[in-house]
Amino acid sequence: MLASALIDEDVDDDRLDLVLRAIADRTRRALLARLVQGPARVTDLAAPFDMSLVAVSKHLKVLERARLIERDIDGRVHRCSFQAEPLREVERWLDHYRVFWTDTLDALARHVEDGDDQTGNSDDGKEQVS
Amino acid sequence: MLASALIDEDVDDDRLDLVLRAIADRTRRALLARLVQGPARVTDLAAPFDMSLVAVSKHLKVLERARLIERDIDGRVHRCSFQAEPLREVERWLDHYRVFWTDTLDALARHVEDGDDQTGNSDDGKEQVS
DNA sequence: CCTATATTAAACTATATGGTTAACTAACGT
DNA sequence: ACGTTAGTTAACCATATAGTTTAATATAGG
Repeated sequence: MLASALIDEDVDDDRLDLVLRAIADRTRRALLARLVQGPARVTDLAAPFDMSLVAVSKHLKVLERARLIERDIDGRVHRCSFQAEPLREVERWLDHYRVFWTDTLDALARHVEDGDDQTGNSDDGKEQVS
Repeated sequence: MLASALIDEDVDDDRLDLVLRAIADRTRRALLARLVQGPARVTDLAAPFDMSLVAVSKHLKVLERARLIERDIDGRVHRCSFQAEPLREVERWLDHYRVFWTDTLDALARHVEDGDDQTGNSDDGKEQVS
């Protein structure tokens, strides 16, 4: 087991940049929404959109670089399938903030005191509760 | 109570674009990480970064437009505070995908069959399980 | 072999992004 | 009143993004 797995080395900014930028576009989010229902060919994925096939192809490449889709090439057909794994990185990032809307004020205060801290700037005495 | 609250009207793409693009930059994520520890002035927020105050000021404006921070102007000092609310929209979006890494395969199959469906393209018989 | 199909590659355009420096505005301390 | 501090605005630059149209590539099917 790697040290990084034990240390919870927070998040990988490079990956997070890739994934967040990938999902920060509504066309690509729509593509993912379609793909969770099952793999599809590029042409079929492009069909519902009011843009060229080439444009969609590029969006797919962005998703692919972020590893949000995988491509299975079969002859001339590229079959794309959804890969959820990179979203776990987003989830992990959100973990640091979820406490601000799920927990009680009490838990929040505990959280802030806990050195659950990404910056090393541990405590300057100004906790924020609201 | 509004209808939209009952219908789970999925997600607001405009807001999601704003928020996701805001957090898709590591500098802005670092700013948020700093701000969860408590409000801070623009100058202090900028200090740790190897870039001009102006650059940080612009990043803060992006975060502000996404409503991830609020600004309390007191004289010439702008005090910024973290606002978690917009991240709930991201959380809500992730809800559609979380099932792919948290649940059992069984639950996943149920999910796909459920018409928990963003596209209206309900079922073409090709479910994806891995 | 020929032609249609599936997809990417290339070249281009327009706009957005992330950064800079310089100038400006406003408020503070003395 | 004066200089300093806090912050934004303006103008600019380089690169990235999202789209286009026109080729190019490769496979499939008569």
